[in-house]
Amino acid sequence: MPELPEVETIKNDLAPQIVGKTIEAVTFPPDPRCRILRRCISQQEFIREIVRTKILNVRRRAKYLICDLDSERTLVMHLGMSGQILLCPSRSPLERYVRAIFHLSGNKEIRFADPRKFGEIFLQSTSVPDLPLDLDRLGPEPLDRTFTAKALMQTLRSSRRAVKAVLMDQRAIAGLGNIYSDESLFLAGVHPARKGYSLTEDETRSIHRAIRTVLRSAIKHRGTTAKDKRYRDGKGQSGNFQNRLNVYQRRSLPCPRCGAVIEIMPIGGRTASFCPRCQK
DNA sequence: AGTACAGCCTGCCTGC
DNA sequence: TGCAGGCAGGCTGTAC
Repeated sequence: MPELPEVETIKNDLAPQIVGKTIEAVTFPPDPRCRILRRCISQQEFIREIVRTKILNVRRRAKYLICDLDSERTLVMHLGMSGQILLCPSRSPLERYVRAIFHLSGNKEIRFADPRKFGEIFLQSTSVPDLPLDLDRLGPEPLDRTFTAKALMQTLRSSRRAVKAVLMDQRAIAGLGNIYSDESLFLAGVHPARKGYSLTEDETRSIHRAIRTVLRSAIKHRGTTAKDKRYRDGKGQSGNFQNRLNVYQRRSLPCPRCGAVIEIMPIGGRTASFCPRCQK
């Protein structure tokens, strides 16, 4: 499941290949239950808006991949649970689960493949964000200067929720999902079920530091290709961070630090993995 | 207002 | 071997 480090890796791989290219056409393989454009726009309308625009820049915000175009619209993609972005030569054999194809100048195609259909593509006004639940509602980027220990402390202190649920809330911090919230809390030595308001200043500082350490390391190792083997970087390769996971998907295995058995528990509708001895 | 949870979706794993 | 059922979890909308 692509979180911040995976989307960052895809962005870095993709940008040099597609910046400056023109979107010559967009096609959607037939699918009666296609939901990839679910924000009140038809495929025809989408195509009309985007065809013959040029990709000026590729960015990431939280888990969103954003293409700035030379028009009034910005192209935004979210990979959901199982989305992949494939850069392919034109007319090469189509992979399974391709939901949208952007035909670029220079005989290249961006293919958006997504078996589970949680992914989404939409256009946003470049000048005025037009939808209520959009990118402007996201919390700070955890690797930005604006994300300080003090800011995190304020967020956590005012919350009655489990700290893991807060870390996964995109309005609190942008870009963390199940993998990196688990790994950050392990590194910080904090139990995922602890209530936000119960955390000490030192614990909050540890969490802040751990988030940044874990994310930087995951980007350096090109993201996590977990057990479902679905994530691929912008070159079609697996990531490497799965070899460095301490707790995520390591239920019943020994903690790499103390040897205790890794446990799981449901938190915020997700499965939290943690070491019962290292995380207090 | 803040929090919790169902729903969307399909491949894969487990147990019978 | 085959099938049913549960699990995985991104985000949104709704209910409390």
